[in-house]
Amino acid sequence: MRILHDVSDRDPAEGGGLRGRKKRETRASLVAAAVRLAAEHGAENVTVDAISEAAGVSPRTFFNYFDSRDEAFVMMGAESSGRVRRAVLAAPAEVPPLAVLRDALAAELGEVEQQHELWRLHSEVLRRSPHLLARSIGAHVEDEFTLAETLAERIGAGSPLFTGDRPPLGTAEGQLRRQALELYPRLLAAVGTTAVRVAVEHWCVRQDEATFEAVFRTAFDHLAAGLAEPAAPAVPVDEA
Amino acid sequence: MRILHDVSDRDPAEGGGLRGRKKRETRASLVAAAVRLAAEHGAENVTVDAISEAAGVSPRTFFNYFDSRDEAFVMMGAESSGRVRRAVLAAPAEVPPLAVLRDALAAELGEVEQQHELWRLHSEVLRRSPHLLARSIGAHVEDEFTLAETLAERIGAGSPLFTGDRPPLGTAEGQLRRQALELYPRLLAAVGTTAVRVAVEHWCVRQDEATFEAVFRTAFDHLAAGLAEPAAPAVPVDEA
DNA sequence: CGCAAATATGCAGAGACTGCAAAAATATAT
DNA sequence: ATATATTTTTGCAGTCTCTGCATATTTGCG
Repeated sequence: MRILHDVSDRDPAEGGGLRGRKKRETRASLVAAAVRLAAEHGAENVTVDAISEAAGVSPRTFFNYFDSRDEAFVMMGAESSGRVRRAVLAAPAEVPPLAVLRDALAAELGEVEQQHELWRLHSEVLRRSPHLLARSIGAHVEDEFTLAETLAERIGAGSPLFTGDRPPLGTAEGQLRRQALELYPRLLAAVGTTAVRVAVEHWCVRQDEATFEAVFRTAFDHLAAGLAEPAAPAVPVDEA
Repeated sequence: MRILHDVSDRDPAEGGGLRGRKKRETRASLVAAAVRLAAEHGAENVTVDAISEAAGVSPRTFFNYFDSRDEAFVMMGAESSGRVRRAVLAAPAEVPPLAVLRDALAAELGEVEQQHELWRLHSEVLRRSPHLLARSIGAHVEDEFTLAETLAERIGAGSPLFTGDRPPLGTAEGQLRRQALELYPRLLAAVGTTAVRVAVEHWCVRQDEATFEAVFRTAFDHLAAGLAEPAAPAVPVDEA
């Protein structure tokens, strides 16, 4: 039994065939049209009919790609998840997890600056509609879960938790250790994603005072310092 | 000029008068009705008409309290923000910020267990509708911002950044320090909120393996340890 | 009680969204 | 190339969400 009405139900969306390509093109086209129209007229004043017409498809087709109108304003960067995942898995084994995550996210944020123009409009749209900002943040929780799994995979490979000697999982310490093991990647992914969001928001308000790179690193330095009170500029997570 | 159609426009919602009380009662009544109906029939199958009737108001009135139907499923715990704020400001001056936040959140989570029954239904509803889960998470970003301001206020009181000698803000070091000062409370609030969310989600899945209190503390211990790889059970943030 | 402000309600209408069935496009086999 | 199966698009009808406006009801206060 298949779930109906979900265009991205399986492969063809990622396949190299004509179907997959057209599908990705249509989706991107709808997102771009939605963002551009919202930037110009305000998100509330953009109808599904308008978006569909601008993208060259029927209004009914719009709902084959998105469950709601707002989703079209929020579904940017859907491919980032995969790239970050690859970057995390490709990192050298000796780098600590937090640094791995930091660098993977930094690389992706660099990629994003290619689409500069559309992302600029996008942030403008979100800034003017708190409603959509909330929606956008919530939408990224899905990616966060995937990221947690990737981090768990990455950590599992070279972690002393798996390689060295350890107490059997049946014991009390084993239970504690196992709980921490499952909680840690989840927390790391969630906190990392959150740090990116805060850094972006912070930087958007004061673009003239510092580069995004600086804000981003400061945020992760805070994390590495255990979020201790910053009596002095936070210490970097590594010097390598 | 006032924004129309927003019932919580100002005071009366919090005032002790009859107006404020009835308003809070109606809102709570609508939320409770929405959650209960959603738990029974599934959130998608609950119409505004049904919620309104169960709460004893007209459908039109529903939209005087919520901007969208889904908001009624998500607007639980709206009063938590204020209580956490008070707890943060009331904490002894010598406790480090992360510990202050941790304890304030822990106290509030204890409070929540009073409404046990409704919260149980609520989490059930969110679990069965990822769409609403995303919405719920996004909705709490507003509170997160308030919390950041509270933390900044609290830190500003006893922080060496304000009490001791410091370089003038015009200098380069001053700029860096100021940026960190503004970023830190924001990051602390966001990360703390995130940690609570992850702890709750993690605990919901494995309620039998550990108490929520334990999961919660483990999460904050990870934060205090700079999210370092947990080779051994994470070290507590304080021993006091 | 009588007046002013806040709130609730009804109504009409635009727009969001869904199920269904037919048409068009694409893949696969002969 | 033609036929067939699968996927995607589209139109249509209908329900539900949400808003503006006018009106009635309730509450606060002198």
